[in-house]
Amino acid sequence: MDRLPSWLLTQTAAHAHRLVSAGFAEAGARGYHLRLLDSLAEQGPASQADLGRRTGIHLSDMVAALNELEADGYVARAPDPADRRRNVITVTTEGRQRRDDLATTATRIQDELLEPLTTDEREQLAATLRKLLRHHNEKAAGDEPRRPSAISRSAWPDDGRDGAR
Amino acid sequence: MDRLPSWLLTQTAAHAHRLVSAGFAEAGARGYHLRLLDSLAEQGPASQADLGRRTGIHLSDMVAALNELEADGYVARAPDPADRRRNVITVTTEGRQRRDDLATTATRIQDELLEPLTTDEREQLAATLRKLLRHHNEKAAGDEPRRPSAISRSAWPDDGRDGAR
DNA sequence: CGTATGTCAGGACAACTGAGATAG
DNA sequence: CCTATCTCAGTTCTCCTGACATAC
Repeated sequence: MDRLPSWLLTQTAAHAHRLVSAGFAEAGARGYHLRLLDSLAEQGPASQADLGRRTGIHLSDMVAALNELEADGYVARAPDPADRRRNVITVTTEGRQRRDDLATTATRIQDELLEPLTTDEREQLAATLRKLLRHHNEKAAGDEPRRPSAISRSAWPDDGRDGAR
Repeated sequence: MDRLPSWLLTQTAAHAHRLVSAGFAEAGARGYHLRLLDSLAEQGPASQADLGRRTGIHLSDMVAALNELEADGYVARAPDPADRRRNVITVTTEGRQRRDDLATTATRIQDELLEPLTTDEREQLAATLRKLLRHHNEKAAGDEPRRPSAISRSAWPDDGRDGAR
């Protein structure tokens, strides 16, 4: 049983999920929230469909997750004048703060998760997982053709807070 | 986001789970089934409570999972004469066959999962995950005291099919 | 027309909680 | 009395399916 990588992976992920979601629960948040806020802060506003493609969150779950974030004032929904089917989702200032808070919580927990590993092992693990993830994501993307359809980058104001890229 | 090991872990595990459970679904099985059959074949009969401790499956889920396995004739439930609260769960001959079949399915899928990795990377990954898993399992075990209470090993017949130990 | 978008209802799975009945 | 075992009902979270109205 513990010779099966898939088993090792899902079990370890279960521990990781337990740790992280316990931390998030204290803050009244769920995993989706950080995923969404992070994508909005890093890659800018998007329609719900595009957000789903960026984060891997299903359109069906998107609605509920955005309802929660909107209710707390972390994101804003605005109809897209250029395409009236779409909602343009924007992260608010409070949303950026929220994202930073949740990111801090998540980062803090990594130490607990990776406690028995050396720095080298941690980096090796992350690199391997990233490789796996990219492979399977690309394979999944090949199945259903992707279409960018991004919202023009210049359309969202640069508030200077947007570091890494 | 992809700097968080917990994120990489849960996402990769999601892919792994998708692949494996797709294969299992074709056989009409779930992850719990292989876990249980494997534990019974490798470590012998057990009460439901002990099985839960061995496999990490909750007692509540245990009932349903064993109902399914029993209905298909893969395990047998018998009252323990020594302790009438307990059911002794035994794997049947068909159950051993089922376990081998499911294990074959699971093993076959590992290649698809680990496709982009070298042999070295695969071993490294498995070793690291095993280390993490042991750490967190032991930590969890420390929280709620463990009591062995095993069923006497000589009580279950050795049919010679039981390889590794 | 066909396709994309957002919304809603609900299922599958694994992990978990709480309550009850029975037996040690 | 207290604890352990088994059973049942129900929740959460993520992932996923199908349907529908609307807009392109």
